[in-house]
Amino acid sequence: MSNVKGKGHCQSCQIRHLSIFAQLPTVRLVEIQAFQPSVVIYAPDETVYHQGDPAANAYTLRKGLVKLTKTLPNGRTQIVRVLRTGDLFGFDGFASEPYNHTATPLSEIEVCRLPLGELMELKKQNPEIENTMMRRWIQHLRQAEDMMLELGAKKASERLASFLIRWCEGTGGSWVVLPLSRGEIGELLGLTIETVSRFLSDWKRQGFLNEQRGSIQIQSVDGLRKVACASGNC
Amino acid sequence: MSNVKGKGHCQSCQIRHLSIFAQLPTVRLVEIQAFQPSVVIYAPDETVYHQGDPAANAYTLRKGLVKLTKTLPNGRTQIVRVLRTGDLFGFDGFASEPYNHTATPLSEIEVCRLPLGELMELKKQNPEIENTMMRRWIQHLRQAEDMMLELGAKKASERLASFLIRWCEGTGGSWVVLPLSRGEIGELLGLTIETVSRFLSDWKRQGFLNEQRGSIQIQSVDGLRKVACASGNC
DNA sequence: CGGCTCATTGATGCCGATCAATTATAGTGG
DNA sequence: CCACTATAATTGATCGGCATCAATGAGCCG
Repeated sequence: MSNVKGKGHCQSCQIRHLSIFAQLPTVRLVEIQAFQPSVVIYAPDETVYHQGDPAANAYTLRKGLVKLTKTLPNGRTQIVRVLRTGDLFGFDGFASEPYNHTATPLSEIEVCRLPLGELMELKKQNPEIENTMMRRWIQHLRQAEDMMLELGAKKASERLASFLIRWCEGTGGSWVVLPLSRGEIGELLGLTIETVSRFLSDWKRQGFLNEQRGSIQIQSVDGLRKVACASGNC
Repeated sequence: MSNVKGKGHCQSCQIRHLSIFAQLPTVRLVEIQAFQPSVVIYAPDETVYHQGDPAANAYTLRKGLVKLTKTLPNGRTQIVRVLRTGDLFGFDGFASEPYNHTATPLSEIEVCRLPLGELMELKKQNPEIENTMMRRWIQHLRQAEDMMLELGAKKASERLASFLIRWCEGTGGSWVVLPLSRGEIGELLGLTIETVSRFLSDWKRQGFLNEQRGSIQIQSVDGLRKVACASGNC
């Protein structure tokens, strides 16, 4: 089961600069003594919340990675987003809606549980928070639009290649952790395990990339980019 | 070219109850004399803005329908959203980003052009606006997630059927305008013209639906629903 | 070691894209 | 009003990409 580690201490929080409280002057934090979110640990076999649950809390990811998924009654699953440290999630309650997806850890994670009511109050009183959240929603929306383009207009190899490029962006050919199984990559890109596996094997053979226990390394961005843009796109 | 019809008069606006100013007390509107958005007309062969343009204005749709599209260099296009009366769009500027998609009328439209700076000021001073916008962003995000599930996890017939059901939702079998060409439906659902045409013809033959110059009528929601849930989903 | 899950690889089949031809539909100008 | 053109929709034939089915191999843990 999930495990409450203790109360959070925003003032000394290591990842505050990544959170929605980044822009908030530290002085203000001192004033907000009433706000003491819980830090909670989840194992990969648990879920933080389920699609359809009443959205009583929002969360900030402190450690690890989280996948947000939607599942059809027949079991087909789509990953709609992968979260990283500092990301806010589970905020459907702000629109008086239940959670629209399920949040599952990809490894052991640590989150900050923010009760909806308190967070709303805090947001109301601090325009910096308001502003940061707004910018993030817009960014999410933009990413969602990008993803729709991927899913609707690109073919398998293009989707996979541009996903890998995006995942390793800015790392200049060094090793990057990719804690997603073949199946999960498939669920993210609307492909089957086999298709993902085939292309990856292919590209490893061609020397475009390297893989070792959950980490990958792009050896030829150009090679991948050529695949991603096979039909003349980018 | 686009045609500025004149200055907007928020106080007497017919569609204000659908806009982001819905929750704003009318009294407050009187105070905001400085804010006088332009009402602009666009023809179907123009665009309101292009993907990549600096986002200087946001817009509220007053009349007609708008499609938001993203296009790959090779020409493949994805419709990421279809807008209706009252919808706010083109707000990327709030996150200091250029437009992420292109906005094109599906018919002659009338929009309210809201200069970013003024709108931001207005939002800052009126929590009701802030709140309404926030709720809408979250709703958009939810819809985007739903769409990703459609595109990633469903097959052609399922996507098309559930799209039609959604489009005609709550109209109880009466005629509904559908001002999208086969090609545009395809661009929305990640399908080709031919595939869309084939299924529609098929379903018309089976008596599931009826069509007449840009309007459709669902005669058997059950029939369609069975197609949409062919693999046991919903 | 044996049992588990995950990844790989091959063989086959089907869905939907592509190519191609015909038929509506709307708009234009004589 | 009708012929003429342009565009959209339909329908058929074919092809190929990806899913599906199936078997084997690799890593991991008790």
